[in-house]
Amino acid sequence: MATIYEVSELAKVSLATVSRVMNGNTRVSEKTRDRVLCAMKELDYRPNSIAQSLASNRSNCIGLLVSEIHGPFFGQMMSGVETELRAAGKHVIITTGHSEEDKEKDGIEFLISRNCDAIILHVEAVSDEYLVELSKGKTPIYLISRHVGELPDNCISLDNELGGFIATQSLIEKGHRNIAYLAGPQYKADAIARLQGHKRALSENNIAINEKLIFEAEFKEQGGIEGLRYFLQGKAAFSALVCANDEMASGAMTYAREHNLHMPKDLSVIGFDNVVFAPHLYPKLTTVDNPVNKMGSMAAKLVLKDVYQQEQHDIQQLFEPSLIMRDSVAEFS
Amino acid sequence: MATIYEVSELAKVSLATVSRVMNGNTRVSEKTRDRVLCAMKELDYRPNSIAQSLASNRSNCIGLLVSEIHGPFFGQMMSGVETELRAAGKHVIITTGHSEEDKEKDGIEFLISRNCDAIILHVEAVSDEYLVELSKGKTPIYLISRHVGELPDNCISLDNELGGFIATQSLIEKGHRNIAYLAGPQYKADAIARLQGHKRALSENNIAINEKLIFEAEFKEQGGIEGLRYFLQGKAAFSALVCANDEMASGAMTYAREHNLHMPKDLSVIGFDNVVFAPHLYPKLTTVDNPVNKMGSMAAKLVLKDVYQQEQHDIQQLFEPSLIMRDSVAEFS
DNA sequence: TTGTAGGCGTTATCAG
DNA sequence: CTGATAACGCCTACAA
Repeated sequence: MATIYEVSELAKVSLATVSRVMNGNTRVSEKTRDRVLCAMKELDYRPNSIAQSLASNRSNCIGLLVSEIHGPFFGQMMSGVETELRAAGKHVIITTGHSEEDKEKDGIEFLISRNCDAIILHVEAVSDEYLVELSKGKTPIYLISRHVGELPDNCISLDNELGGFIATQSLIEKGHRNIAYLAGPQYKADAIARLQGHKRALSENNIAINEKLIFEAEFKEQGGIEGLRYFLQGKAAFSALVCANDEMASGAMTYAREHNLHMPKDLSVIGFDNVVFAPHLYPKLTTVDNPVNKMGSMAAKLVLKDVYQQEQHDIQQLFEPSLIMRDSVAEFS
Repeated sequence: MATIYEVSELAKVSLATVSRVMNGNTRVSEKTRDRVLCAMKELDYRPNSIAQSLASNRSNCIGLLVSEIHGPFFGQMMSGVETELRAAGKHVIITTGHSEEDKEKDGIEFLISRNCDAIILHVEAVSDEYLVELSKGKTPIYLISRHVGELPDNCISLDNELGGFIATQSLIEKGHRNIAYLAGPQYKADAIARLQGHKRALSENNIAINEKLIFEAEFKEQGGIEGLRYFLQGKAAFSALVCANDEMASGAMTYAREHNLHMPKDLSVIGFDNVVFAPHLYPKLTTVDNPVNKMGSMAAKLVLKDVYQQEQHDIQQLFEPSLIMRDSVAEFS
């Protein structure tokens, strides 16, 4: 593999000049530039990115921590980050945190030790304080789908309250008034906000909040099953069910079918996130789209702008969810 | 950030000695080692991985090329690779090929230019010849879910023929004899092998092959829809449908339902791959498990063994699929 | 067992 | 605009 030195010899210029034409920041005369370019071509020269990193104190790699590498939600997110960053010639190192505090911290350590120029995090278990502390370190951090008050410029988040509102509002517009709400764990910020949105929709439509129609469970299939079982055993009637995410919705739908509830005739169901399997469910799940892919690419743009000083327009830090209508919701009759 | 030099000063030894205790390959006396370790701890020393790479000509990073970063299938695969490699302190750079020749080559170039110590590929569009040529380069390559005759030691693959056989055989054992087969694109090796397995199952059970009950389509939902429409319009009767992958199965199931075919009563359906949404389908899809996660981790082990000379036992290059029974197949009556 | 010194391929800071 | 030359932080013969 040819080195910059060989190129300089062939082009009869100094090392420095070759470096200059590569980086293009300093002016080089037309002729010498051409000579250098020719020499590079002839030798099929490729810069050694590691040597560049060492000399420039830049690794050109960005760390990305997600809860799980598999899983539909994170797939979209990673995809957004990678596409954007690769186009800029940067590379992405992906690792996992499994939503557990120790593992998240461990993953962050790993990424920092790899000399990443910045790290993009989707962390759930770690505290705000920890993140604030972390942000004082040498490696810049960016957060996806989480808002930390002290780090307003480093967060990309979703308006979960609005999402919760939209879901319930859409049901009300279809004539439903007795709406059960299956909430996510109330120590997670997004789960809290979604529930608030639901309550706001009820209030704005003058529907009293019935605590018996609210149940908290895990963001998983099993949570959906437990939730619907709870509501069905209760004495409060309801014609629609809002689930705080699609996995819960999937579980609830399975349970509903096993109990001979026809959807959407007997029960309308709406989810949240619009993960890949949502359109595969039966009936196809109406849900609130969570633009994770865009949020991922936006986090990447933020890094490009802050860390690499690349011009970026249209930086957007708060995203809005939108309704995806499919077949799991019917007009109330 | 402390450097090796500062550590050496504090421990009153030379640079070389510090380097030795880090790498642990050369013998160092107990006392000096302790002194060095103490100094490292005191300074909170972290080796600069980039400098290590430059000096040792190792980047400690492995490139991974998949068709799509999102997508259930690849999620499992990436996850397998990452887990194994991270445990070994290596890092993974992931990029995409989108099943298009140009993009796959481009992605490979990208990875090589990043100085990866090895690259693990899941490529579909690129030719065997290209891969053989590529393997002669400086960067070792490993293939997942593909078998190239000339590179027997660098391939991790699935016995697709056996998978095809298992699927059809399981149906036959349930009493089905008129079995439609929805094949994948017959320029893809796995699609071809799966179909062969199907035919072998028929032969071994003395069932004549009816060409009217074989249809080729894309490995997607749409392919499933087209396939079932074709079979339904044909005059050949059938009680079961084998799909060459789960996405096709999903499409076929949607189409079946729209045409009032009750599953599994009127029609048994079986898929292939066991992707995440398979258990979410209605009815829950019976399918052939494709152990991509294990294959990913095995590819990583192969790299650890070949490239980093780490002892590895239980290297396995050919994997066997297995049947996952759920609710989409019924006894023929 | 330990130390010395040269080098890995670039970038960046000076002069010229 | 161009050329020396010193970093960058670590590894690894070679010597001692």
